[in-house]
Amino acid sequence: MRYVHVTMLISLARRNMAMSEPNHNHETHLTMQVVNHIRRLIENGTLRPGDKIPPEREFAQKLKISRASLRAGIGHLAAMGVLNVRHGVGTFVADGPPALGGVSLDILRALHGYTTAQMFEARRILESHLAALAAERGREEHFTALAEEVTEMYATFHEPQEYLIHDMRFHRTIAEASGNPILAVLMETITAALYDERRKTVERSRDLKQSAEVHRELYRAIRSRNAREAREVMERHLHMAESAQVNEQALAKEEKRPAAKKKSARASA
Amino acid sequence: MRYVHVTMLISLARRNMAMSEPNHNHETHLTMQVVNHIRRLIENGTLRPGDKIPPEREFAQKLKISRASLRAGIGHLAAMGVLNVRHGVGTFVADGPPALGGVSLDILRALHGYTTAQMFEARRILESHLAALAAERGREEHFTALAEEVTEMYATFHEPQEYLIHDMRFHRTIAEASGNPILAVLMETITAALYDERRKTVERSRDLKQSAEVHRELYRAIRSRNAREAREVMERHLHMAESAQVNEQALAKEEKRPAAKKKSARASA
DNA sequence: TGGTGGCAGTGGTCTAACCACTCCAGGTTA
DNA sequence: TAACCTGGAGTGGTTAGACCACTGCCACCA
Repeated sequence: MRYVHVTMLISLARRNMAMSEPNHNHETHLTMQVVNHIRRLIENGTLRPGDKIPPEREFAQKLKISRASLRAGIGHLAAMGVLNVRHGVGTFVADGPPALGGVSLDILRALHGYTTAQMFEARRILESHLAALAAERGREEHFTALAEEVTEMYATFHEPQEYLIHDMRFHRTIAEASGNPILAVLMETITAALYDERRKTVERSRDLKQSAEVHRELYRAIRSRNAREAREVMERHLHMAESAQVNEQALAKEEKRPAAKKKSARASA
Repeated sequence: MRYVHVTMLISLARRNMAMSEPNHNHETHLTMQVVNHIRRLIENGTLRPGDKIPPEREFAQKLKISRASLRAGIGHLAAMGVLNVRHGVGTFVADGPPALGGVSLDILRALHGYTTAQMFEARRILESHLAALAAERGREEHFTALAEEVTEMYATFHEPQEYLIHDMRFHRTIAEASGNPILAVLMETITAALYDERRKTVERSRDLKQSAEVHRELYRAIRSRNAREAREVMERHLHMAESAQVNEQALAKEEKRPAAKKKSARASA
């Protein structure tokens, strides 16, 4: 782990100046300046993944700002997944697997009314390409990992929660095998929300064995480097998955509301 | 604008308890609790896009936490684009056009070494589908907007910066016409980084008229609802765009380093 | 009528102190 | 010797209260 002495500091604009003209939009807020400052340090290589940034008190003093403002900036970057704050240890530049969203489509759906159908459509487009790319570019290690997950799926199709984990890993491995981490991240962003939803209803599923079969078929297409077939199977699989999830949700809804008319009372403080 | 009285507060866990067991990972930090609290309010409809959340002092008091902690949580949500903070006015639930990333691939590239080729590949996959969907689902108003942008492109192909704006708008309109806002957001995330890069080099481009031609072709394919052709033309267009950008960057690099060996000195404070 | 100055409301920043978590060195105990 | 405490140093998390800076609007004045 490199501990970086962030010496050459880009001077932050001063505040508290009595005769300053009105504050404008963009790069005024101190916290944004902190964000940009650290971003620059990362972009130009001064800070690299895994590096530890200086302790807050020290860093704040060097930047000639209060610790609170520094923390606001760090908070921003942490929210975006760029920094990784560990209480009692330090703050580090993210280095693990990337994560684009942070927003989790859950919220976006609440804000903009995204439908499950749209999410599945997006997923279908991304994953079918991912499967094709994986067939073209996948390496032996990927195939091995895929085979293992399929095996696990057969072994756990009577145990939905467990099954779901291997399902997820299978798809993630395909994404990795595609050789395009950007597409992989985009997929992850979408499926995270989808899986999260599915976890609540998967118990009711009765087609997990059939699902395992499809995954096996998918594996064989990829392994034999048949990109066209991989794409098609994936597309078919996801169409099935969509119907399955819709069914499960319908079941869940019925269960919760056993012929009653009221929509379930809302608790208040 | 609804001003919401956030009455029923989900009780936030207490801290500062002398006999508390060690702090664990997830939902401990006060700031995360604030994030989750507000997120819940949005997800269950208590807070809706455009709503104003209570003033910080008041809200903090209601939640029984310090203003600083509340601000940390708000900062997180603001970083993710969920909240919109306006100095001197208030804090609002985002309602404008969504924005997934926030991270801007720029950083991700610095952190994980994404290449421009990968970004173009991702873009190609997304946009070709977007074009096909637009051909299938686009409405008259979209076609009109597309036609206007093409016209503007012809009118400004001698003025690169201006041209680029219409180029961007053209593609954005296609995304809108596709009827899938999720795919649109994903595309926006990628192209934002790409355009940002291109803005620096587009001055050197000498093929803008040809580019306008392709866009016109694309428009005609979409307008005539020929999904297959739309996809193909888009794919071809983006392949061309990629080579063009690579060329421009090569030119730019040569220009900056006129046969000298040094890599340009770096200024220090 | 048309400014325009100022006030009220709200977010932004600062300070200084203290709390809570991690890690590890160094002593204690079995 | 080996396993176990213990406490301190380092670092992020939280609090409190004060003050600064921006926005919008209303009352006053020309």
